[in-house]
Amino acid sequence: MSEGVEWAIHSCLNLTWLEPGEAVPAARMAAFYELPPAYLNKQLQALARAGILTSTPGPRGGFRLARRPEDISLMDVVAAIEGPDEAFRCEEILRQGPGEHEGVDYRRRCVVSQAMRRAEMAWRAELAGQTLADIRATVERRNPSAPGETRAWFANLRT
Amino acid sequence: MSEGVEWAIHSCLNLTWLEPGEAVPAARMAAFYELPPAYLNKQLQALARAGILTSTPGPRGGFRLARRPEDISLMDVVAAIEGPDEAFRCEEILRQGPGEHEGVDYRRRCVVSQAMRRAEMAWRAELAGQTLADIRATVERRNPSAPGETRAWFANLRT
DNA sequence: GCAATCCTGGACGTCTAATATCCAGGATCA
DNA sequence: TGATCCTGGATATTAGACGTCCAGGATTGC
Repeated sequence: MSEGVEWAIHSCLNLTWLEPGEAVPAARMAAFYELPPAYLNKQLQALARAGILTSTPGPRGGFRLARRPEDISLMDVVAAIEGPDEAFRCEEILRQGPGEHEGVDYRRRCVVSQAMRRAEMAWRAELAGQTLADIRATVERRNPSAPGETRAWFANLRT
Repeated sequence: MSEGVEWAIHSCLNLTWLEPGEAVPAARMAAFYELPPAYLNKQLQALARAGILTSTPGPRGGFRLARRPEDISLMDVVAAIEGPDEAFRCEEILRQGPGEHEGVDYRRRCVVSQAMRRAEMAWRAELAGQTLADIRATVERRNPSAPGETRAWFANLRT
């Protein structure tokens, strides 16, 4: 899995603590974790295309969450960065084997494929069951000052 | 996920249908699906190092299963090929952020890390719950002639 | 013993995707 | 009008996947 997923989740989580309507430029998001600005920007654009973030150009512009943290699952974020493909992609090697049936879609019929898909679905269900709001709540329970500190940092009090 | 996983599972499944004590050379395994012999050999070696296959040199040598199909899970095979690392590897970007605590192992403590790990564990549990024997049984139920045909092919009746 | 078979492991080459940078263009705001 | 900031494409770099080759050693059969 690409490292952009880690960046994306943490970035979205930070946006969770902003005042409503407030936006943060990509460069400032990158400075928070000392990430390469241009490259993080690419990931944020992918999140925007996926409808997870909203972007606004110009001064006081930047990125913000497109919907409530309760309505953004980890699965949404992972899919936005990694794309729609499954981790295990069936190359249908059965097609090259003896006793193959012309025209069969082994991606669906092959028993091995199905077994791997079952595992993938369990993974996706677990990710889909956890939202940004859940993560945020856990963080705040452990460290109640996180929201204020994060908001303050983005509000320009340099650190 | 690397394509070697697909090769490895199908190859192990085929070994499931051999007479007890019978071994198949890597080249013959590769011929079955028209895979690159030298490269499949690498994957088979990995399976042998992981204790899933046993290898014997010399004429009449080759690879065979090291234990019963009931005792080989898909997780075993995937781990042998892909290695021990988790798909999501936490790079601990929190360490570069403001308010970081020296000496904290974010791989364990970071809430995002924990959420991703929970999904990974669901995936692994699903894979660990499916054995080669399960797969074999499903295949045989659908296609009762599979065992005989596979065994015959490897027994040298060319196709 | 000898030759054929076959695994072992490392060196090597190739190619794709992830990583990363840069810039021209357009939108927005003060 | 100038400063800010997103957009998207072109480009470069690098790590890992994919794949080949070969020298060495073990085993079998004659």
